[in-house]
Formats: sequence, structure tokens, C-alpha cells
Amino acid sequence: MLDQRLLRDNPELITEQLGRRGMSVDLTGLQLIAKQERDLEEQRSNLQAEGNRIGKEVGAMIKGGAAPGSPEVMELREKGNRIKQQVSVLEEEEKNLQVKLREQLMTFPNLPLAETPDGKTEADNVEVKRWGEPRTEGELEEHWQIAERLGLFETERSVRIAQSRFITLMGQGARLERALISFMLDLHTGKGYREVMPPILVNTASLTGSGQLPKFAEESFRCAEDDLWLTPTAEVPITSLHRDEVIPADQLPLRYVSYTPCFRREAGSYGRDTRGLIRLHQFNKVELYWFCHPEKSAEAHEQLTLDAEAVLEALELPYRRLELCTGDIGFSAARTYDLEVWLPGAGSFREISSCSICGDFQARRSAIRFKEGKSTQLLHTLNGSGLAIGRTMAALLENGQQVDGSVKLPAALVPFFGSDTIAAQ
RNA sequence: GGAGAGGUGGCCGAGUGGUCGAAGGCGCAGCACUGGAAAUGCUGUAUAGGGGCAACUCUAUCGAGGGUUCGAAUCCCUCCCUCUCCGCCA
Repeated sequence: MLDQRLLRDNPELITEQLGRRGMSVDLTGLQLIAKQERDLEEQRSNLQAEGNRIGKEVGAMIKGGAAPGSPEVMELREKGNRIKQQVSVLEEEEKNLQVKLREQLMTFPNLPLAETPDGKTEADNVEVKRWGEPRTEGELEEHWQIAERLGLFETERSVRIAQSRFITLMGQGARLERALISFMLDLHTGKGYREVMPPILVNTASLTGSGQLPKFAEESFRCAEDDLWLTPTAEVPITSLHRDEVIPADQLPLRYVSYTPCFRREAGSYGRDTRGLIRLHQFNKVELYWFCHPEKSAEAHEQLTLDAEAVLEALELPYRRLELCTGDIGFSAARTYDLEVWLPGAGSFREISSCSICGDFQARRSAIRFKEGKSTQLLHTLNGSGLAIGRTMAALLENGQQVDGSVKLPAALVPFFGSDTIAAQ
């Protein structure tokens, strides 16, 4: 959420920065509401102060021996009553304005950082790094062809169990998924990340706090009876891990790594990526998350991205890093690097991690602050996949495919998977 | 699902209508004492919003919302949550 003070004092900045995202907003009405709200607050609190004085006066008079029904006391009591009525009128107006203001502010995305390049679509993203030697020989299979041939998952039967865009991993496929989760968690905890396994049903406040609600309700699965939603990413529960907390500055940064299943409705993506592991309603992901000091967040963003890249490098998967443009960064993000892995079967790079700095955007929505000396202020949050498991498996299958039809796995995975090869069984 | 108990500051815990943002303790910070420390003593120590250059000051907040009252942590209503026991269950 954007800062109300910024709205009051410098709405031009908001208009300008949202403009970089391709949005055209007119904030004059909202700014007026914000100012009215503050005026009302002042009137109301002055009235309340007077009411408090009267209350004390009445108490003192009665204690001093005056009869509660005596004319002097009665006069004050009636004055108090009138003030109470005025206050309740003002309070209601104020509340209406507050709700309106908040509702609107909640729908605005984060302001991009200066570093985020201007642009409209993903075509304007900037490649900033490339690693590894992509395989480009012809006649390579796509991951779903390999997986079906080797019996790593069930597609038709998954529809029977659930519906389309769900997958059932089988045998070595299930084992590889499990190996990847363990491998990534171990890699990150070895660097000091604290492992978290949170609830994956989360309440509305959690989803609002990280920015998925109110705007993107149609993207999440909901358990209507219970005010609970299936989490679309571990970013949601981890953000709320410290919701409404004040953290001592010397404890920062807090770095977490979390494996969770993730659930997305993928509304509006009919017909895209219908085969295989690329786009599913349910998928596994290992997520990296930092709570950090505002002055350290830029540095943290680089480090978090390097930590995600370390997984790709350990798995010997060629990738590139993109700096997303203002038109392509997510709702809560101020700056984002996407990591794209090379899929030789598909012949393209594919997003496998998205590493974002959210500034104080989520912290304000979730009231997560830190205390340094006497001052309490909002901290910064960052998140990034480290990595999406299903897409990692797809990449391993396509990059490791051999002429004999088997798949060669990177050495780093052998201790977890128990073999360096997946062959037909 | 059945029965009961309870939600007060970073923590514990007192407080059943007025001077209570809230005793006391713990913790924490500063100062004193000390060669240094412990112990001890003194002082300070919530959050949000508004006003002021500042000292400071006003308002709100004792789970949430509503009500009674001139005045509510304290009385009334509704809701939420937590804990204990029983049942069921991975």
C-alpha cells in the first residue's frame, strides 16, 4: 500500500511513478478525501478533548460534595451529551472517508524504483546476465515427451483425480521432485536461511497483506466456508509470519527459505502450456524471503538473486537474468529480476524464478516494522523463488536428455536422488 | 462435536465506574557505585494519528465491534480468538 502522507503531500510523485507502469491515474479526488479526513480528525479530537475536560470537571464536583442532580452539574452533563453527539457524527464521516481512502489505496500497485527500466511489455525487459552453454542441437524432446516416455507422471489419470492442470508424479518423477525440494532447502539453509513450513491455507488478512487481495481474488482458490484461501506462493504466509510485529533492528535481516505447494487458478491462460509441468494449478516451490533494513534492501536484492542463481548453477542449468521493465513487474514489486532457464527441447528461455524487492509496500499493508533506538519504522521485504520445482524438473529433463533416451542428472543431485540417471524401468 | 476457563503494555500480573496509558515485578536502556563485573540504587522504557523548529501537547487504543453513562480496562450485548477436559481423528 502507498503512503497516505505521500498522497497528501506529493501526489504528483505517485501519478508520475504509476505513469511509468503505464497507468494513468487522477489523484485529485483522492487527495481531497485524504485532506478532508485529516481536517475531520482535528475537529473531532478537539471536541473529544473538551468532552474529557467536562467529564473530569463533573467528577471533581461530585467528589467535592455537589449533588449529581444539582443544576450546575446537570448543565455540564448536558453539555457533555451534546459534545458526544457531535463527536459521533464527525466520527462516522471520518470513518467513511478512511474506508474509501484505504479501499482505493489498496488497489494501487507499488511504485517502481528508479533502477527499474521504463517499458510497456515483457519485450522491454533487459537481459543483464547469461550463464552456461545452451544445448541447441536439433531433435531434442520437450520435457513432457521425455517424462511420458519414462513414466514420470500421469496426465489422464490426474484429470480423473482432480481436473486439467493438475499432475500426478509417479515413481522416479515423484522421487526427483522430492530430491529437488531437499536439495534446494539444504543449499539455502547452508547459507543461513531459516527453514519455514507454514500453513498453506491462509486467511484473507494474509493475502491482503502481501498484495494478492483485493485486486487478484480470481487468481486464488478459496475455501468459502472458512475465510481461508489456498496460498498461491509461500510469500503470502511468510509475509504474515511477522504481520503486526516490531522487530529489533539488530535481528535484521531475517532470511527465510520455505518449501510449499502453491495453488493458482491461472484464470485467463486457457490453452497456454497445456502439457507437462510448466503451468499447473498446483505446483511446488522453494521460496526465499528477506525482511531487512530499508538501507540494506538494494544489496539484499542482489544477494537474494545470487542465491537463487546458485541453485541453477549447482544444477548446471543454463540461464539468463532479466531486469523487468516497469510494465512487467508485479503488483507489490518495486524492482524485479526474473531468472529464465534454458529449455533446449522447447528451444526457449522460461521463467523459473522471480526475485523482487517490495520496499515498504507489503510492510505497510502488514504493519511490519523494526525498532532502531527510539524510532520505529517500516522495514523492507524481498522475495524470490529458489526455485520453482516443476519447472526445474522440466529443465533437468530437457537439458539432461541423452541419445539413448535416458536423462543424465547433475552430480549435485545424486546424493538426493540416489542415481545420476533416469532411464526407462 | 460436547463441557469449562480466559483474552490488560516486550513478558508476567494487579486493577469491577472518575484523578488509569494503566500498580507491582521481570526484561531492556542510561546513570551512579566498581579496577572490571555481579549485586544494589536512581531514571527512563507501548502503538497509531494530529499540531509545534523544539521542549512539548492533543486524540485514540486494556481481543474486535456496538450499547449504557457527563465519565468504562471496569457494567450490558454481539462476534473473534486462545487454553483445558471429553469425544473423533492423520
